[in-house]
Amino acid sequence: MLTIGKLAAACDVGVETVRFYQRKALLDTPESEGGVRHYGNEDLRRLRFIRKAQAAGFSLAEIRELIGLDASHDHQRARELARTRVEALDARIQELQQARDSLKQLAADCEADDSGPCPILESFGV
Amino acid sequence: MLTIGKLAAACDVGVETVRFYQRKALLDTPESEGGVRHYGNEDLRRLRFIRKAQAAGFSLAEIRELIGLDASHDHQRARELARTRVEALDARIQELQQARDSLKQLAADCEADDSGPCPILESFGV
DNA sequence: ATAAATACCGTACCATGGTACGGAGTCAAG
DNA sequence: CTTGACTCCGTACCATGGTACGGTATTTAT
Repeated sequence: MLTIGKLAAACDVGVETVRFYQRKALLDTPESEGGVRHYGNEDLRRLRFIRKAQAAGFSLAEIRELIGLDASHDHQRARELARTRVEALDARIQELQQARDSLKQLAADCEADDSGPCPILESFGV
Repeated sequence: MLTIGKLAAACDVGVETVRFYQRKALLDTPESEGGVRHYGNEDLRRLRFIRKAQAAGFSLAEIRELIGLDASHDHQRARELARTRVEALDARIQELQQARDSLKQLAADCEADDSGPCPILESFGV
């Protein structure tokens, strides 16, 4: 059994973050035992789940839904969410890749010729 | 000469967004001519610059600096900002790529075997 | 000349994901 | 049995990038 501080430390988050997740209904708020709440393995598991799903790019709202799925064993819907997320990630990666490539090219152009207008600034329409 | 509405429309942003950029000192606020402000090509250019730089992943704070560079012709610093941004983009792309790949794999695993626990949910938990 | 669109301006509000504060209560070690 | 660390709780605040509201003034079209 853990106090909120131990729970938070175990997942490398702040105590305030745990409380924030509780307010967002991502974590349960156990009954207080003599003024102090105690957390168990389920809470630890849940908190780790949140952090990992977050790392996979899910928003807290999506994570809340995944948690519901965890209870309902709805594979279908989980796959749907996963696929949607993969598509969103693909799109975002494309965007970033393009931005990255053109920026890199611009920096190289700028490096190559220090006279005249700056290609980086120029490219943005200056 | 454009009114704020025409300027905004020309760059496909809202009027409120233009005002927001003015408050953030990304755009000038021209003198009012009889109660209405008028915008010229410089403003148009500047607003386009902001949108393009934003698409390249720069934050508004960074864009403000880029605008300053435009005035000072500081290629050196522009390259520095560009390189920093490329690195940040690279790192972010890596993260997203990993999240994307593992998520895609999980969705495939889940699809392949509909019995037992959901691999997607499992991977985030336990 | 009048009505509908715009513009102006200050201010408030939105989502997202937290972080901080302050006072009161509780727990553990010396 | 006190002191210091930790907890509880409500509330406020932070950054980022906008969006909306409402009253007044001005411009534009009919």
